[in-house]
Amino acid sequence: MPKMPANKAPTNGGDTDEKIRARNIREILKAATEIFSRKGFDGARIAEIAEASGLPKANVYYYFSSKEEIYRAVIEHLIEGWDDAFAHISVDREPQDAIRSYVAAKLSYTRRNVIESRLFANEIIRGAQFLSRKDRQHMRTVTDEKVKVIEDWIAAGKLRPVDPRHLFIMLWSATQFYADFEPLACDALHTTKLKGVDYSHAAETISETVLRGLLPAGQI
Amino acid sequence: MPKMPANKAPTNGGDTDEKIRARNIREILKAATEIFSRKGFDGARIAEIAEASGLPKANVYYYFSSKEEIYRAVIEHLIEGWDDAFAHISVDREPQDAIRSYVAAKLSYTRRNVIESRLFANEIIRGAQFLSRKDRQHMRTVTDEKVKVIEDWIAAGKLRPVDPRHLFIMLWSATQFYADFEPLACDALHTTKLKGVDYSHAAETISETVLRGLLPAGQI
DNA sequence: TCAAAAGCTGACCAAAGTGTCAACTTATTA
DNA sequence: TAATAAGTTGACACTTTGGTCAGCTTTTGA
Repeated sequence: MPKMPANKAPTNGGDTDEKIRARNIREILKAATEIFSRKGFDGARIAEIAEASGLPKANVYYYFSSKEEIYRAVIEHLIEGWDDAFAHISVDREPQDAIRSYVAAKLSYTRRNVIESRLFANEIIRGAQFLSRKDRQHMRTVTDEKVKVIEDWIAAGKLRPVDPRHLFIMLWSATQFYADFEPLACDALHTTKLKGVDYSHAAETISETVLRGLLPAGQI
Repeated sequence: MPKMPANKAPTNGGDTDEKIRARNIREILKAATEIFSRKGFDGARIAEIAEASGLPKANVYYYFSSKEEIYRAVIEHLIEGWDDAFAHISVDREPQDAIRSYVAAKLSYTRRNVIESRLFANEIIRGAQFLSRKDRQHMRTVTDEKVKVIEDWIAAGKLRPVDPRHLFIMLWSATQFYADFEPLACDALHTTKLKGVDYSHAAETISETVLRGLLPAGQI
């Protein structure tokens, strides 16, 4: 019963061996992400995931032994984008540029990954039960690191005093909002679908408002 | 088959008639809110709602004809708090006080109604399918009204130019965050449970940052 | 007091969903 | 090319769950 061997291709160096397995798993996870995001863990039906990935249900069970295993695998991918936007927050940059870049990057990521973003939000709302201890630790570490950067900026007089953690929550929640709460955002903005312009305005409003509040007087 | 008559007590003026019905319905909705909030629409089991409300399942079905009907009834209550915090935003107040009060009120409401807040978020993420047209229209109207207030303030020179709609999104998302994404917020704030202090700091950070960015130079 | 209305409930279904399996086909390797 | 491993799948077993119902008890009103 050769299920999910962790090793790569057995003997030859090619990818013919792994090709089928890799492609099917990829296809299953892609479909699963979409469906979990739309319906949540309980709402998602394996039959639907199977259909969406073009495989019969029994074949899905050939690669994953349970619904939970699929969900875990999907969730694991979600943290990957966490660091990217945060990378813009670094001591050697001017806070002004850094925060603008951060907001822009986060919004852009959010926009390009609406499905994942929503699934992530869903998972957190449900209590983050399937987020591994390691992943949560990682997020905490990265946040702590960036909190230090803000504190340094404040100490250097480049930023007015502010609680860095609540500041991050402000930025994170505002950028996250547009993807997760799209229907509400659309209602508020009098549109039927969020467009590039909306995201631009969002980025501008968020970074300008926050920056004008944080930079020493007359710096913007 | 006397199910859910809309009329009140039949003949006598007392409340003995309605007491049983009213109490049971209240108990069912209370339990349902809790469970829908934790598990989502699909994840919630009627048997569990029944147990949590201390009634046998069949009795729940005596009052509600389907799971969807219970969900709808629960969702209906959710909009009620929408206006309350917004009421603080009125032209005849100084923007400074108004926005501070708004943020404080919203956070306080959020804190006191974590379950409902989370359920509301869940519903929106899922596409707001069960939010009635009327409710959405109502939210839009209220928002529009408050957008006008902000615009008036800007025109009067009491506020720097800002897109009022994105501003509201900023405020709304930031305040909402603490309840909906509690696990994440806890991680970020290095605590295991959000306390009153955390909400105070949140309120202060949000309103001060935003206000310093929005008020004309030197007004704060 | 008594009939009708309201409320209650155990037992039961039909539908849907997760997960299994034995038999089959395709790919790999020596 | 033959034996073995990997991949495929229809059919099925088993469980859960939304929802029903017939008959019961309690409340109400005259």
